[in-house]
Amino acid sequence: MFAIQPSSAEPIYRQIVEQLRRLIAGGQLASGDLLPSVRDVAGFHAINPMTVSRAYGMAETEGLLERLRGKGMAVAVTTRSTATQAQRMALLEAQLQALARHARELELPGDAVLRRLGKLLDE
Amino acid sequence: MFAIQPSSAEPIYRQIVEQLRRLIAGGQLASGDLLPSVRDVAGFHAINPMTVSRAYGMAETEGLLERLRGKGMAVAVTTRSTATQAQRMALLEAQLQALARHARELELPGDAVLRRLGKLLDE
DNA sequence: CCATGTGTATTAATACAACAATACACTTGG
DNA sequence: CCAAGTGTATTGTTGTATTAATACACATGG
Repeated sequence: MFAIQPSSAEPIYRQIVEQLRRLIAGGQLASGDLLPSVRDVAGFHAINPMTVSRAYGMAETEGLLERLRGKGMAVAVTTRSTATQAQRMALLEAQLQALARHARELELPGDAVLRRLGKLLDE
Repeated sequence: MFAIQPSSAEPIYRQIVEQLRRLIAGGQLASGDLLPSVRDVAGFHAINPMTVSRAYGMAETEGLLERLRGKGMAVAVTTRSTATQAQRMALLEAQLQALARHARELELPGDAVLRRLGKLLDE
């Protein structure tokens, strides 16, 4: 049902869109899968339905979702289902670069950063 | 002279404040160091001087900088100059957690992520 | 058929970020 | 002393982003 933090600085609709991008690229959401309705998501997180709709709409424009009139939104049927690892890696690239830059500004040793991230990835 | 991207979604004044936090914690900016004037920074990046002033002002409120009347802003003289590695690491924690979550949503193998980050950290 | 479920167009409220143009208080250095 | 350099307070404007409230069009399924 999406991991949403309404308090975050990142806009809710963008949290949803980006999460959709990753879940679809990673295969956890497969072609044809039906998404929870805007009202369900909105009710669950106590946010406005239009905010969810906006996210769904942008994902549709992007080709991630398709609208099944009367039924809801479903993951679009793309040519290849799951993106290659390189393609998925590319979605993380900007974040990785920012992290590296910040670590350098903090003068942190690379190993320490890698160790910590390794631990977080294992959980 | 700060790494600023006026096009970024992140507000300019916050880019500056956060960069100051890291550069000071890491010791690249030491107690007493004089910062470039608001007019210089603004001129260089073609942004409004008041935007820089706002960032400096927030950094002062935070205790990072102190105002030397007539001279400019300088890195505040704190008890201990450079933060411990654990303290600096804490400034990266949230970003690391977000990265780990995204990697999991992308179903990316941990080693691949760690390898790529390692390479970026070496440059 | 029609109640119930979809998504969404429209409008509005609110907040925020950045810019612009001044004017001011202060210190330094010739 | 005073020109030139600091940062800043103030006021106003502009553009944009985000969320909300409401009403609507449409398809489904008993």
